[in-house]
Amino acid sequence: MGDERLKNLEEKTRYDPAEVERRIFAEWLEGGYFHPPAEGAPEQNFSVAIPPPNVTGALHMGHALNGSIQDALVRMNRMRGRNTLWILGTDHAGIATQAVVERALREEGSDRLDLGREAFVERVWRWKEQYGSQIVEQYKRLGASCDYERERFTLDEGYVRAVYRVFKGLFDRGYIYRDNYMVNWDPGSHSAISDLEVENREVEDTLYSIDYPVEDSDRVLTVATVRPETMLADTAVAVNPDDERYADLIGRHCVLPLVGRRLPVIADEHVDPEFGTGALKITPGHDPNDFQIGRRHGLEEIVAIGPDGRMTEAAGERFTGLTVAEAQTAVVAALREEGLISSEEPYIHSVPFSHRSGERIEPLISLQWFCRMDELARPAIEAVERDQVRIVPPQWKRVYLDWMEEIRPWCISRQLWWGHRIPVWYCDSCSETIVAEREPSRCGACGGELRQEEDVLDTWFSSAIWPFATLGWPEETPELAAFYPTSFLTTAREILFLWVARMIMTGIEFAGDVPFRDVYVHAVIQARDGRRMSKSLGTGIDPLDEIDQHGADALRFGLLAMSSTQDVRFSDAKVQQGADLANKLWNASRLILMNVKLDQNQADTNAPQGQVPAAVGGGTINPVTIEDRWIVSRMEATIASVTAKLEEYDFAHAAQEAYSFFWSELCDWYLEIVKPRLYDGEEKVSATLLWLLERTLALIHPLMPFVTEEIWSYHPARRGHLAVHPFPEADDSLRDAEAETDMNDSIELIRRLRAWRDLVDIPAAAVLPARVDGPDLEAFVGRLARFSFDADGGEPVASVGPVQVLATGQIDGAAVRERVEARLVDLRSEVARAEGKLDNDGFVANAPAEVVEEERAKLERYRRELEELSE
RNA sequence: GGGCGCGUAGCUCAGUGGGAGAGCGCUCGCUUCACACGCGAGAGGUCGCUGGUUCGAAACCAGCCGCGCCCACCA
Repeated sequence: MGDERLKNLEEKTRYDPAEVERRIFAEWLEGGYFHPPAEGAPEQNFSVAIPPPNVTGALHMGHALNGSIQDALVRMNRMRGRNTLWILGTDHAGIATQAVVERALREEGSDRLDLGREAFVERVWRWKEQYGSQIVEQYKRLGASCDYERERFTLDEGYVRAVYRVFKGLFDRGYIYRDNYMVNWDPGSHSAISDLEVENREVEDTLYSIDYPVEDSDRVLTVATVRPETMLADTAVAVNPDDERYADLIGRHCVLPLVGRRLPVIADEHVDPEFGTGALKITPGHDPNDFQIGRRHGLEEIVAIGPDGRMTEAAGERFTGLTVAEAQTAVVAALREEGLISSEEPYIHSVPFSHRSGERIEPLISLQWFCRMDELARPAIEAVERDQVRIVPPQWKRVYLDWMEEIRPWCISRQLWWGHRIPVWYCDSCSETIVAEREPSRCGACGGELRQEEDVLDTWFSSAIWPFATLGWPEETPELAAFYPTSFLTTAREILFLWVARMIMTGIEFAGDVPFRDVYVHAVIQARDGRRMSKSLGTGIDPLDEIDQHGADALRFGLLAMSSTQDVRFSDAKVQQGADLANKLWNASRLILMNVKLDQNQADTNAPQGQVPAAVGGGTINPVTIEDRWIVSRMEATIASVTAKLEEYDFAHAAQEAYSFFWSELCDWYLEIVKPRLYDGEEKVSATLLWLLERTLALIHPLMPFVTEEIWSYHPARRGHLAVHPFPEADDSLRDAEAETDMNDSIELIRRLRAWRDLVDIPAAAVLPARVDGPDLEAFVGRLARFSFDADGGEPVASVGPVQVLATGQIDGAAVRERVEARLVDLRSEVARAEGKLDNDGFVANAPAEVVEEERAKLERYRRELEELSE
């Protein structure tokens, strides 16, 4: 070790992540470790496609958790020597990005219509080059070992080709079609959106009851509505066919107030006779239910509300041009004047809102492109049923299947400019429609001019092909051959349908296989108070702030440790625990690295690259002392357990177990026990410590890559970066049950001795004379508990297990008696409990033999101690 | 309306048939030559409620109370 490095080690008593992280990350990039060759087969390789963040996005806590999970598995598999690719890129995010640029234009006093489509799109590209993809840099702060040389974008040239290929493929198979149909119109983004982008919220409205006079009669039909303005587009009144009250009216007509239109009274099962008066106004143009009823009965579809949210001419002269809200006020006023409103009541119901813009959805009939999903869904259902795609935790499998079985057509067109313009061309001369992957020059039928469809595709249409489009599909690239299907996907459950299900469908249909083997649905990290983390609520916690304050390793450890199958609140304590762990790793390593003494020949031996040296210099570990046998055994047990936890996506327990092995067993016990041997320059313990350090650093590296890499740079066995060092494999031959039992006994005794001292108020530094009754104890027992066991003479004043404490002036007799009394009370109650249990015939007869045996042994132990103390 | 999940120490969460756990916080004692972001010792819980199954229930079953999320076209 160079003098300067040694000096650094000696002087830095605190680990400083800020100083280390950027430097280490640059080293990894320079090493090219994250950029694998496109070689080998997907079964042997390991690959992950990152859920592409929006170009407009900034790293939020969901990304940070998702990234920590992926990086843990990616790093573990890379260390295992698998050819590992973590592909990243960004999503063009149609609505969100267009909105950002439109806002900028507004600030300049302009808008997209001023610019025109071409100039606007160019402007968005410029914005993207300048401000987009900052999130990619933020992933680097987290330490994410993505292949930054293979970054993709859903609108890059190759990707657009893939999207068009898929569109045409689906069109040719008859799945994609154009239809005049009711859609969710988002007045905020001036576009149709899909069912999945709609969220229902509880809203209090007024429920108006309106009397519709029956033609040639003095009767009225009273209908109820929360949207009286839609009456202007009513084309029928419906009643339940079995409703006797209205049986005679079916086939007759009402007269629509304010308008005068004749409305047929029709019978439809959908109407609930129990609700209100049992009569329902039908507005096929502006209500999804009424639309269905209208189509069943061949009703006229009147459009009284336009895409701009204003009343059309069809609403009648008095209302044309009013906004929906103004029209509602006007209609209610007019009806009141005519005395046709029979009641008004507050009414709480759920109303659809746009997930994108937050505005209330306006159901409208419009000409849109749809994709039929049922046939695509069938093999995707089977793949999950048969666990070709395994969803964990398993309850999400049912959720996925239920949704897929009820799947409905997907509205894929959006009235935006930013996105994949739909690859359809219309010929105005001969009304031919051409679907093509590349722009055709002229109409094939008549040679006329062609005009491309104005609409773009839903953003999720392009995301749906992410796992194979990013690998170069439809070209037969080496990447596709080496890395598809990918190994696993991790995601929040909110995009299970929006994204995951669609990837499975397109993967099977176009890439010939499922896109990933496992889907891990991770928890949602909530704000500290249990509310949803959101920018608008002001409840967001910025992962970059956390990294600045505590380091990326601390945040990663904290997020993994707080992750769970259920949603959890963000825990500052867990992040702090990670920061403390990083510091403890640094300091325990300092202790080892500054004090080890190595045989020069051993230290210089070249360990073979690509395999874990069983000890420094490639020798074997041959632990002899009880503490060495114990810690080595515990090390291997921990490696086996942590590895298994990571493989089954149980990150919280993996982190917890690695933490407690290192902190409690390695630091609190083993290091304290072997300090004298280490300071003495014993080579054997040096070798063992370096071996333990190497295995511990490698085991923790996938969770906390920076601090472990930094420490590794000081390790004498280092031949290259830890990021590509072999991941430890548990060696069962080093497990040692006897040593574990013996050490547990010693530890237990030390604890009891310390507790005894504390309770009888012995000064912390005092060494007490004692005698041991029975076989010799391990030497470290006396040292760690501060007892001297070789004392001659002196009267025993108390006994703790086999240790008889001898009288000295420091011991307060009264305190000892008090302590003994307290212990006697405990023991009597334990004995009573055990006796009660063993006296229960049912217990002895039915409980497993070893449980009964254990209980007998306990009773025996307690009775013996009780006797000793009572003497 | 249907589905999923949660209610365990002051806080955040583990535990899922055999004597209640972790981290943080709290109390007491330690400037012990890796670390005070540390070391040692403690206090603290009728495991939401009520019934049931069992020799034995925090865990399994039923009901109830409270909370959250997802799906669903009842005006």
